Amino acid sequence: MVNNHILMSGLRAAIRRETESACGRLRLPGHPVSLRKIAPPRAWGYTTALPQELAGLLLAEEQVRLEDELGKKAAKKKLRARTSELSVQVAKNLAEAVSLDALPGVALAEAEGGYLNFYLDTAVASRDIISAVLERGRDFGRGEPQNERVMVEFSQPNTHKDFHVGHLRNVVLGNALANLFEFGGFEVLRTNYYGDHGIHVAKALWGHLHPELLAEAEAFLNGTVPQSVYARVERLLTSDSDNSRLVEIRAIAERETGQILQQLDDSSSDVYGLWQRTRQEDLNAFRGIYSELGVRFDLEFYESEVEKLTSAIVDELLEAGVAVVEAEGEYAGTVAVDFAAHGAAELGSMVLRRSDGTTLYQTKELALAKVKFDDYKVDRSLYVVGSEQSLYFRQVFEILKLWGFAAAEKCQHVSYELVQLASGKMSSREGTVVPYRGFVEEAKERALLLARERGISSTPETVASQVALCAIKYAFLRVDTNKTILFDWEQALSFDGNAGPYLQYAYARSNKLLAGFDPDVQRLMQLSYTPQVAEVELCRTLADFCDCVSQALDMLAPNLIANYLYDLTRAFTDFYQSCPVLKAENDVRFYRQSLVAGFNTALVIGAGLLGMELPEEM
RNA sequence: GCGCCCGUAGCUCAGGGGAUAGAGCAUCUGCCUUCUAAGCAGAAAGUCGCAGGUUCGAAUCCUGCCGGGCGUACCA
Repeated sequence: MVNNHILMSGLRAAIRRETESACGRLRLPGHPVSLRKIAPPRAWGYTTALPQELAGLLLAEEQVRLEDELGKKAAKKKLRARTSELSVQVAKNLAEAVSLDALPGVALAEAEGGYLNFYLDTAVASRDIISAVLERGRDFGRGEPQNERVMVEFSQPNTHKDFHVGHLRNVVLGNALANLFEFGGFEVLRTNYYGDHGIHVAKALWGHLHPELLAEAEAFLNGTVPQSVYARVERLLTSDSDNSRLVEIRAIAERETGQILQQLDDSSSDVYGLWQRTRQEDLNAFRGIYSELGVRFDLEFYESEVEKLTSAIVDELLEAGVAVVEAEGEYAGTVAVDFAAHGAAELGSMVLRRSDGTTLYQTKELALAKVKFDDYKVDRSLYVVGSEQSLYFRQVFEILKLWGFAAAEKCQHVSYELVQLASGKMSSREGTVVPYRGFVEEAKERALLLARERGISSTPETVASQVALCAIKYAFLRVDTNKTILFDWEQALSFDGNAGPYLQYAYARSNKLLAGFDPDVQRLMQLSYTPQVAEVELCRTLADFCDCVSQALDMLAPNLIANYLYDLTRAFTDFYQSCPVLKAENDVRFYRQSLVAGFNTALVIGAGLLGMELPEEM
């Protein structure tokens, strides 16, 4: 059976070989043949700019001579036209010298400008790619088993704080990466790490314990009242009002949050029950969100548990000479790592134990990393966390290295930029957030309205929910992770054009065309049908699927998949518009249904990688 | 100050050394007796932040500058 992938990569090598030997016959200087796909709208095939590279090479001596004579700029200007002429001539000669006998599947070698182009026989190539997809089905593009265990830690929400759209970018991204690794053949451990312990918890609990004091203090504060209890307490604590009653309440809050923090570790204390209850409420809410988003975790860690491991870790690092007790200066009394002493001065220093003996977030991070390496034997460990933490992770990984973990080299901070509001940074501290719940509900409502308008027969609620979530996920995933997302309600909730529902809609349409269709690769391969432009374009895009997936994995860039799927779907829509399927007959109908089936499969796989659901009809 | 990231159409973004820089939104013109109009066809819209450099070839790589975001805690 013909396997497209092998055919394509084998073909590339053959083209290179043939081009090289043609160069030899023409006595052109030896030069590696760089081969790329021909830029999309032109044609299906491969191209090399070798003639231009050779022209540059052939004129190099002349260039040196002219530069001496006229100076660099003038020489360049003078040579430009000649280089281009020469490259056209070289391309022409090469196109004539190349033999197609050794290149099955190539219909034509042609010089165009300074390029040498190899055009595929579209009848052959399109059959190959379609049959490759149909044969492998949902496994099309799947990688061979890698025998490597990858841990992907993502989400890491704090209990007692808002879960907002900024966290959503993280979940959606982390999930897509985990999917990509799995599809790439890796064993994946999806890991979550809940921030259920610490000063932010104490602050929220204080608010729960003293709603009347909080409300009283708020009467003296300007501005809107944040939604979460945590943010309300934070606002009180950071207020700079000098109203005497407010100052009094603020002092109480400060004193008592410290006490509450201490009591969290004591299961007999008054606040312990409250902590347990509120913590559980939030954890339940998080699980509701994950389930709604179709995200699952293999491992879940809690700060409150990791916390218990920290003091031993600090002692161990002291003993190993990685950390030291600071004797003087502003860090006197702390246990810290001074990176300058380890040849990494640019990392500054990191405190691991406060002078009052309590530990910090980073200490827990180190303890957790040890657990990950020791208990789960991971070969690679990814931390999906916002870019604001990049210095922090460099420090943490450096400490792991100094500590002697060889696997520290395999730790990687997968950073992404924040989701910002037009008004500035989203901060649960300041209460300036777009909460997850309200956002998603709004999206669902809008989608439901549309679904009802369109008269979706069976289950408008289900479809609306799928549409809303797909739109949201796509909006986050299609943007490069290095780019800040400026959150805009209207844009995030758009169901038109380059958006998630575009893919869903095309999928639903393609399903209609496949009713009763039975794939038959044998028959397809025996077909002699010359595909039309739109069909070629769809096949060509389909043929890029595997490259796209492996590149996305390589670069940890799910946005490549999102953008590819949009291109693929556009090609399908174009095909849908110009090539009737069910109205065609016999072989043409069969060929087109095969192509639609190929598209349908690739779209399902790609959308699955992004964690997006596609409704059967809409 | 130093470090990381970003700057492409009015707006939001593709484009990771190659041919005439592409989409969506918004604006304008058309297309529902024809496999679903959450769609399609078309128009208009660009000094790819600026200046140098490398290269046969630069939006893409390098350097400097300008503008913006983030970080530089005994916070998480």
